Amino acid sequence: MQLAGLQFNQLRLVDALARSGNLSEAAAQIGVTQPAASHALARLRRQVEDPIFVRTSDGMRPTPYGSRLASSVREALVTLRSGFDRALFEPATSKRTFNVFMTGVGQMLFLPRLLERLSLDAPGVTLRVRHVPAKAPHLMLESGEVDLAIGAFTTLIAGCRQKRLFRERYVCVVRHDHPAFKDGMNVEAFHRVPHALAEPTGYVEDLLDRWLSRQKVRRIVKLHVPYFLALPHLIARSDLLAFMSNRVAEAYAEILPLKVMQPPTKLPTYDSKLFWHERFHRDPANRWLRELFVDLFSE
DNA sequence: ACTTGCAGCGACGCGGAATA
DNA sequence: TATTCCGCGTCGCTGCAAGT
Repeated sequence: MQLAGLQFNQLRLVDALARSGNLSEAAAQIGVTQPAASHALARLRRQVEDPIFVRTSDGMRPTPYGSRLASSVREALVTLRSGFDRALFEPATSKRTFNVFMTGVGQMLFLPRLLERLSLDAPGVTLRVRHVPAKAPHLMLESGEVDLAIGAFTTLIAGCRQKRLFRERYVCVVRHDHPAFKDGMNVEAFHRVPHALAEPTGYVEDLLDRWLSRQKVRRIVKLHVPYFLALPHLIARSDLLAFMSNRVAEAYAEILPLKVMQPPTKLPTYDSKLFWHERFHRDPANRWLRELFVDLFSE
């Protein structure tokens, strides 16, 4: 038997006819007219050289070959349907592990509320936060190794979809009792007080550096640290000044003795976004996680 | 020289209407 | 239910033009 000339509707017809024992009814079930069903049945009969179904006093009944064929076709259709059906994602029962790209700052901003929500809505779900690799992070999103990237990545991600969560701006942070800023920000002190900064990661920090040099804003940098997370603690125990995002600064100001001030010059803003690959745009699990981020963090 | 895109043409198969 | 006839869409082939 050659499968090459086989039409999908012929298989659906065999299945429908086996169930109903009536050609007109089978035709209606597969959405064709009775003559069309008859044509299809006749073609199939020629192809397999067997009547498949014969007219009896009890309706259209299968031959022994037709009976076996109908059984195989039914199994095949069930397999096909399961292949075409979109798998549903059930957060309440899922044991899935989600991999996400986040910076250290991102972890601080997003994880507390995210974990709280996960424990309520998806207690079986595991989260694995990954550092963003220097090379080709988009390939990991494309392959599905990582589900989402979340943060202020300006250069990250070719070929990915993205959604803005919120806009961030820079503020200046000093210790709460800094003598040079008793009455808030002043331009003279801003230029005189030494600054601390975290090494650029290749993302938004570069944006600030470029902007300051373009505006010819002079600052004295006395401390470079490799990771941002140490910076607020150092600022709280020194006379140094640092730039950081308003959200991060406000979060740290709740747990450290810090003063948050508007910078004396206009600075660029930047967006925190979600990134995901087109391949997983319609994936139910990926969509659920994206919607969760949007629900929790979108402005 | 080869590839690519497009149009024209004929063959073929599917499905609907009418009918046996 | 089966058959005949017919319209219509699809597919494969061919030739042509333009681009590489």
